[in-house]
Amino acid sequence: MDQEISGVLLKIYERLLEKYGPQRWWPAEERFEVIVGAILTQSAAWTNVEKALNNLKAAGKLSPGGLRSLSEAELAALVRPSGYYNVKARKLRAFARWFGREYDDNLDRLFDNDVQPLRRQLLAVYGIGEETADSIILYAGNKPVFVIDAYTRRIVDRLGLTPPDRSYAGYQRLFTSDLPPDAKLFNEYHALLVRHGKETCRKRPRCESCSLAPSCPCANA
DNA sequence: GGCCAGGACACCA
DNA sequence: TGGTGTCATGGC
Repeated sequence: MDQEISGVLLKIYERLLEKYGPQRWWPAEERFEVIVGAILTQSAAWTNVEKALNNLKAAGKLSPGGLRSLSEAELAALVRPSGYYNVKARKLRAFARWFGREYDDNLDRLFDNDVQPLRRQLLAVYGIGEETADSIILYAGNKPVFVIDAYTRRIVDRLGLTPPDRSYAGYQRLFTSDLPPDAKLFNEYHALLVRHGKETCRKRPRCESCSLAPSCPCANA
């Protein structure tokens, strides 16, 4: 992470890190818990996800076998606080079944895959889209893929860096082509973008720029 | 009381 | 291929 990079995105990262400090997303969690959290956090506030994770822990079901041992209705009741609980129960069961069938619940084997094959396999599992797949690969697998979420898109747009096709891959390329492929850097950077999005842009829906841009109206936010 | 969170999928034209 | 509807709790 200490390589010399001239890109504007690294400079933005440095400014964010200076402003907010390390966010430490999923710093010392179990990898399987990170995967479950990545699915539960889809369109949900993290505080609600924590409640759902705590329910699963308290029930002793926060494991692949534990998830498989529950009916969809039982699982839905445990993850209820995270919202969309019926769909999320189906997604968790789909992942747990696939993981048992294909990898015998072995996380080392799962993450022994290279990034692209791993990504393709995850995307084929029901309930895992691009952002969730990348979150799993980065935050549980510790591999350098850049996670693009709604905050990231919003901030990139406000910086005037929107990729022509506005695709997930387009936004992702923006970061990966300008930064060294460092999982720790990608981890912290994404978390910082979310933090910044929460602290500034969301409170200023009409702000067309961003405090990261020199001419931003919320520069002192 | 309304808005929105660390999205994905089904359906339709 | 792109746009829209659906899924839903909890904090502010």
